[in-house]
Amino acid sequence: MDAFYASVELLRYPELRGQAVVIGGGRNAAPELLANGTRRFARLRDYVGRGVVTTSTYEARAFGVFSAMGMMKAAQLAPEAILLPTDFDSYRRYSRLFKDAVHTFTDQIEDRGIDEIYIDLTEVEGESRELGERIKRAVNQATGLTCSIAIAPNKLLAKIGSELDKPDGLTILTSADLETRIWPLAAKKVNGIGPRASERLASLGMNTIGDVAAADLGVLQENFGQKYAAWLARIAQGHDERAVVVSSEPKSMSRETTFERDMHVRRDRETLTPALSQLCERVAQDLERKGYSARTVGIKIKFADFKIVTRDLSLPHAVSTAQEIRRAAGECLKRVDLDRRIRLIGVRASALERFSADNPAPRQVQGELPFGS
DNA sequence: TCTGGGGTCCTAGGACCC
DNA sequence: TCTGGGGTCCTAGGACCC
Repeated sequence: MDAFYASVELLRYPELRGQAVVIGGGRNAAPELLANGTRRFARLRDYVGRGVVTTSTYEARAFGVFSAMGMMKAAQLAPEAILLPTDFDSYRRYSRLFKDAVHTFTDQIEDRGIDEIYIDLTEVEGESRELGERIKRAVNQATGLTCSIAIAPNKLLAKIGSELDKPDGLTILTSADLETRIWPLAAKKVNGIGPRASERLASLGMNTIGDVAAADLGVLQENFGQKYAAWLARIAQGHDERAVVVSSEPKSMSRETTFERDMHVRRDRETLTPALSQLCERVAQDLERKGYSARTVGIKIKFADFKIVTRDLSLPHAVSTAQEIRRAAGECLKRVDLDRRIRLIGVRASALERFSADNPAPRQVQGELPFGS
């Protein structure tokens, strides 16, 4: 989906169409309804806090404002941009609508988050371009939003291709397009080559995907390890055999919060303790709602210097209540040196087990049975 | 007063078991 | 009397993605 959160907001506030709009404020960024029926929107320059930009309209991107940028920095680049708070309930609703629209073509769909999917069109009738146009039309009719689609021989090329014609794009790629359309692209355009790997590649003089394709395997192995090197070599040739994964079980559920100012362990106990308990409650609610319990509970602490530590505790039996999670989180916390100021705390449940009436968690055996009977 | 929140996967060492 | 070869689970950290 193109600039998904921002595009959903433009459906609600069409008067903002064509303007630089940034999504990412808290509640205080909500527009104010005036007596004459018009709205007064917050401006980016009025923002104060530690948030980041989640999405920006293409007009805002022209100012250099992109996702994950600190809002204070974004405000310097585009002080007059309109600021709106994130409204995940709305985005989830539109996400459901666009996914349902695609489901009318096939159920071979892999979820890649709120605004992105892979579709296996192998068994779907139709010529590629015409099929792509039909899917785009169905999504637009269901949501009023545009999306960008690439149809390609595998997920790697489809993902890269979907970026080539944004917004409202439709790209058809075949393996014959590798040299002309893929190799000239920056290596970091590949899903799986992030900031660290692309920096390392650049230090070896490899800036494009074509550079990686031409690289000596030995050089890659020395710098990235066997497995990642082998993967780099394959993807640079456009090879990718990953299947479209239609369903999967969650591996973990977590909640975390960044404080408005860095916290001191002793001085801010009145803030930290309830914050931790609240995170445990939210994790417990998430587990409950989705029907899971967890055998492992973990905490995460980000210090003022952005260093992160995690501590895990695996329990003899799965837990699901806020109290049980809180107790385990407390045990984890004892194993952390809290000598620095704290920016963020988080709580995570993992080693999940299904826990529902249809599929109850296995009953715990209390101690050994005599003679193994 | 740069730098959110919710995830997955990988690596690597150590404990422990057969 | 100085050291095997499997395997699984646990923990911690880090890269990466949306």
